[in-house]
Amino acid sequence: MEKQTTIKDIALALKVSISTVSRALRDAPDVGVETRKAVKALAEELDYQPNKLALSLLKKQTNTIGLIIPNLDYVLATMVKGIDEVALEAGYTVMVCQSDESFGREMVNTKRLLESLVDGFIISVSSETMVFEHIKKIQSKKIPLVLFDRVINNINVPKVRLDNLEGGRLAAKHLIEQGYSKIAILGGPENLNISNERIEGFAQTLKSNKVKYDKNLLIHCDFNQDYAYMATKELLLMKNRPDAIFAISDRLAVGAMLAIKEAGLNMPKEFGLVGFNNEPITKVLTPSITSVEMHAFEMGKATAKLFIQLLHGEEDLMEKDIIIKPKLYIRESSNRGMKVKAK
Amino acid sequence: MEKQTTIKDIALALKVSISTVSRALRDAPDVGVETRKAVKALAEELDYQPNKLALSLLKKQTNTIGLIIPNLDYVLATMVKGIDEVALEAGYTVMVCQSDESFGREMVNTKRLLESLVDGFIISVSSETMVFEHIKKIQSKKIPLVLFDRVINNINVPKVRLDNLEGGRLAAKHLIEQGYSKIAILGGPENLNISNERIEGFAQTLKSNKVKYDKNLLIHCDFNQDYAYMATKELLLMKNRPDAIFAISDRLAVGAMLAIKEAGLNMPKEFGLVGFNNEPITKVLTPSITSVEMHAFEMGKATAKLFIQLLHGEEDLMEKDIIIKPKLYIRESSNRGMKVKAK
DNA sequence: TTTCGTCCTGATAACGATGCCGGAAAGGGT
DNA sequence: ACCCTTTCCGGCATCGTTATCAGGACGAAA
Repeated sequence: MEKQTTIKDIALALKVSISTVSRALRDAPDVGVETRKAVKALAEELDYQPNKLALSLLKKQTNTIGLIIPNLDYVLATMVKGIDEVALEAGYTVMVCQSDESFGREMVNTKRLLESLVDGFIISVSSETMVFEHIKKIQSKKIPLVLFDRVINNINVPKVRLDNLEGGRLAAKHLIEQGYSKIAILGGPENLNISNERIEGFAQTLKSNKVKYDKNLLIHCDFNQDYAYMATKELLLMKNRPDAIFAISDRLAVGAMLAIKEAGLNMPKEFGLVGFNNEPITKVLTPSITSVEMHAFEMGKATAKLFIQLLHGEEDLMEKDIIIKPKLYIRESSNRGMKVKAK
Repeated sequence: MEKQTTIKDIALALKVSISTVSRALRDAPDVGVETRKAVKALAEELDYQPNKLALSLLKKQTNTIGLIIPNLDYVLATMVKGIDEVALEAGYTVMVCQSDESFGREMVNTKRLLESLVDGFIISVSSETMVFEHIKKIQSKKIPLVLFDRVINNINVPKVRLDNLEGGRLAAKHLIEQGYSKIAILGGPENLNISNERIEGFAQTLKSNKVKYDKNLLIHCDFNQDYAYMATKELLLMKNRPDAIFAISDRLAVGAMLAIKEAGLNMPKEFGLVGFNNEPITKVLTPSITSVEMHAFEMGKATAKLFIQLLHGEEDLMEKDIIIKPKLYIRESSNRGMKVKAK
């Protein structure tokens, strides 16, 4: 690692003071034209780069965002891309940390990023996260924080998230319209908000359409595809088996699909399936899987934008809660071409 | 953002000098037992965290790794996870930047990370990257650098990569053994090494088994699934159409599969298909797709380990070139159950 | 000639920490 | 009584930069 040229080197070479060089480079007003030209020329020649560490130390600002996410699956990777794009544009660098769905690692990540003196945090909590010491710590230090996707409710932090209730409703409405009446649900981890909201919305719509919501048909599978496969196999063995499944993630839907096909059931005729996330895989499977799009890229961008606003502190955004609307993409796995009325 | 407590605050409160506090906290020898206890107690109470910026400035070391990758698809996300794990363990934080397959953004990323004074770089180059100014710049500053996956040949930099030639050979050998004889290839971007090596290995094995290698059956599709779909459609319309396809990525294989199914051809009976990467999707499609595993997670870990060794500068690693062996997973798309001899 | 601005420049403190050097106090040996 | 060693601690420079203040030079206005 070679020594970077510093402002001091330039000063020495030109026999002017450090202050003058600093001013010249920053285009400050109080510098002679000749001096400025000379300084800039030499800076160019020596490939001078201002030392960000020194600046950060002085200004107490690192232009860095700490991003903590539970994993890097398709949806989150897409969101990260959105966040990255906006952050870069605004002059911030993102430090991505994966908690790997572990609360412990989320704590560790938070601690490390705090030590790294990031200017703020963007967090999507892990499925294990039930207590919020780390969040409170960030708040108590008055460090900007935005939660996204997997947010924490009842907490005074700006958020960006999907209207998961609505997502569940869309799925339910569609399945009802297609004439399915005994619908099982494959949920995520038991305590995960986004999963439970989707389920809740789904249940709401079942009820309001007088379709029975059977809690025995709700199975939590974490995000494990194999588990979803097994669970579906069991569901299909029931004496009075369901005729459709709503999976709160496409990965679970894929697991379900494998079991359904294995059982020799025809989709959508004998069995319906709806997933969530609208991952590319849903389009290429046979049958293609109906899924709820969550606009991950836009969500990422919205999150970063909100975060930047928060940093600039223009207005009070603590109550801000941006809610993205989901959209249903109907595909073969559930499209019987029917159109029963449903609300 | 609240003021962090500093060493100075503690010194002031305890009426000792800054140096003493520093020593006490670092467990340096020259400190009285009582003093040390008092300092540590107060530090604990005030939740003191050493300021990393100050340290970095002083030590000229940020404990940060700059990671530049072309995108965050399944394979790279998996590698990132491996890198992250090892880096964290070793006390380094990773700054991930996506070049988005753009040479321009790769340059920008490099510049920014250089300014951020990362301790070193881990890079997988974009498919557009044909000149290496940015790499040379890193080298000229004597900053540690490791290339992985998409490496640059003929350059004196430690590398970690897949034996892509062998990957191509495995695929070819398998297809030949299964009795396919007119095999088309769906390649990546035309100048991308990893793609061309896979193709090269494939062609080698065709030739050594006296199977015709027809250059007209090689089509470059970037990494675009739709393009692969279209290309396959055209291939299938040829008067003397191929009976199998080797795609250098699973995404391309998926595109091909859609076209093959659409044409009503039975796999593996009438048509064979082999992909690359062994992504989860290959297992759940119908038919499941034979694919070459590249051990992305292990590759990520190996990369980070090599990088750390390089940082610690134990030995001269400039010539180091770690080569990961691929493995073929045979699935329905190409498994006719035949066993012709092939070498 | 005096006085005042204007224009430019330099010196210095500060950001938070480390490391080196020097020195006070205490104790031991002669 | 003297010297030396050990133990503990404070002062200072340093990392690279900015910001604040002070002041020199020069010209113009009185």
